[in-house]
Amino acid sequence: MLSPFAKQVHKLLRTVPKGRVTTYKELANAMDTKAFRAIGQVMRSNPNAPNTPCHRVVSANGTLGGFMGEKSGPKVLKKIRLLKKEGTLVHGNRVVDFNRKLYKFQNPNR
DNA sequence: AGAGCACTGATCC
DNA sequence: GGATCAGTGCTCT
Repeated sequence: MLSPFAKQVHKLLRTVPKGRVTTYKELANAMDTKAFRAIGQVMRSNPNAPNTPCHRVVSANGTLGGFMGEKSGPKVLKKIRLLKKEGTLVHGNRVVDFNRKLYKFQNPNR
């Protein structure tokens, strides 16, 4: 069961074009909230994985943060590879040209 | 009801 | 410059 909050997160995430990334902060900002952690929690639960590219969400400093358990096994590497294919280059634990790939939501509040 | 979390910003050292 | 504290809202146990 997805809470409206989670649903909103997914929605915003889907609005992010491929080859682009976003940050928890932006998401929270777009939702007019400050619960970055809550978002992370929802992601960790991974409600609808294929529809919710959590890997497309990164920390504000451009690092992946701790996706699938911090160390991110080969699985995430694979995802990163896919991401790379899409246009999001991830170097090690960081997004290349993060500030350039960062997608900012259009929030009337800002 | 309580603890935890995939964060971030500010403060402390 | 790095480490720790505090704030925040939601999910899980």
